Amino acid sequence: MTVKSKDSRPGGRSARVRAAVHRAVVELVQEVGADNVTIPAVARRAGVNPSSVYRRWGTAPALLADVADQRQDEEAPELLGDLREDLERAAVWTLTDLSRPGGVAFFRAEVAPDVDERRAGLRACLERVSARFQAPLAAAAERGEPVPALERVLDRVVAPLYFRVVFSVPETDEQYARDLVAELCAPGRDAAPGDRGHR
Amino acid sequence: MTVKSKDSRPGGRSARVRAAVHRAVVELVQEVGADNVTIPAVARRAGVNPSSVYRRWGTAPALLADVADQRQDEEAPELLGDLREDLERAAVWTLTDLSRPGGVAFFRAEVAPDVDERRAGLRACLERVSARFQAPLAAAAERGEPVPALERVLDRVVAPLYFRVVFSVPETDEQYARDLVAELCAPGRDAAPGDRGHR
DNA sequence: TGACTAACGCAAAGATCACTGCTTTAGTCG
DNA sequence: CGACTAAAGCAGTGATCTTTGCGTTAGTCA
Repeated sequence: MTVKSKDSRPGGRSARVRAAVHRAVVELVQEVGADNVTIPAVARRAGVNPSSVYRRWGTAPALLADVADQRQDEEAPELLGDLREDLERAAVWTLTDLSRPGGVAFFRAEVAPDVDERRAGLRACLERVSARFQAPLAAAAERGEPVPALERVLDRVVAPLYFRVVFSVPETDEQYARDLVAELCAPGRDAAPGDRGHR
Repeated sequence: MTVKSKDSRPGGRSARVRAAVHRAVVELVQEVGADNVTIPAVARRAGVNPSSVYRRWGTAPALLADVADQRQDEEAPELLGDLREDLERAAVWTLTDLSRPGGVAFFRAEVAPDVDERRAGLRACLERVSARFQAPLAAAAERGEPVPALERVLDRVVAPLYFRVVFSVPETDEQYARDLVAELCAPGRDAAPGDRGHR
């Protein structure tokens, strides 16, 4: 059986509706913010009946989470074999992913759902991000190189990125993401992140 | 004119209503989550008419933000004169503040409001947190000691704390908060945060 | 003490959302 | 091609939420 996961009838209307709804969600999240995205609004924009959306996704948070899920499974990284370079790529990827319109909003949406699903959403979100960095780490470890613990990467690279994006700290760009990795890999040798003329 | 900021009639009913509403908000945020806090529910619990709440705060996010504001202005730190110790206290304070029931929820609430107020709420939130660390830094600088940049403290201490609390990473406790500061002040000398038998 | 008024309570009306039986559409498969 | 059925559309219902006009309460100040 060719597993396409969901949609027992992937070949037509069902898929079209899903696509239209997803597009509508992305647009609305950008326009009015994740908190103000309601199912009727999404349905209107998607040219779909609200009841269809209710039946498929149930609640707005669930819909948001679904879109967020699908959104991050699109791209696939490639390993170069150099730990620092690969980590930098993962960092830049994370930053890009977080910076695009609605990026933080989706992050927030996934963190939001009610207590029972919440832990699950959090785990999934954290593990997706972790996976990006764990791949390079595992590869380097296999090559016999000394590697920092994943927790350390999260603290020193991922956490600052999230924090700065959420708070809209200026000068949080790709160069900064690379600097974070650089300082993690070669502490004290390079300039500290942000030491490039921040007036 | 004795400026008491808000409330042109601070001496009675108005203040009581505000207190009752604030208490109700805190309780509800803990019980049902910040997203499910509605104005009618708050009003019911506070024994107040919904219209009063609507007239004073307008929307639920605005109410949440107001409560979050008032919540953090309660305590006042004290400086000991030792940079590292003072930073550790600030870190522990931040963690405690974030960990108490509804702490993250309030953080999220303040980040949420619609685009126009959002930047303001973010700035305020960031500046409040920054202030906790800037005081020790300024004091140490005045004493002629070398001090790290505030941005660096945010990246290395505050960001990981926020990140780990939001994602419910285990073993994120006071000891861990101190370790973050320790590693910032004396890089490489002490054990890296988390290196205390994390199996 | 008594007039003044900001803020609250009350109630009604309108809007939106969430849900559900039933009908219709459109892929799927023999 | 024709029967089958998963999914979408439609329409009606109940439950909140939100807003607004108006009367009432309770601090404030001369």
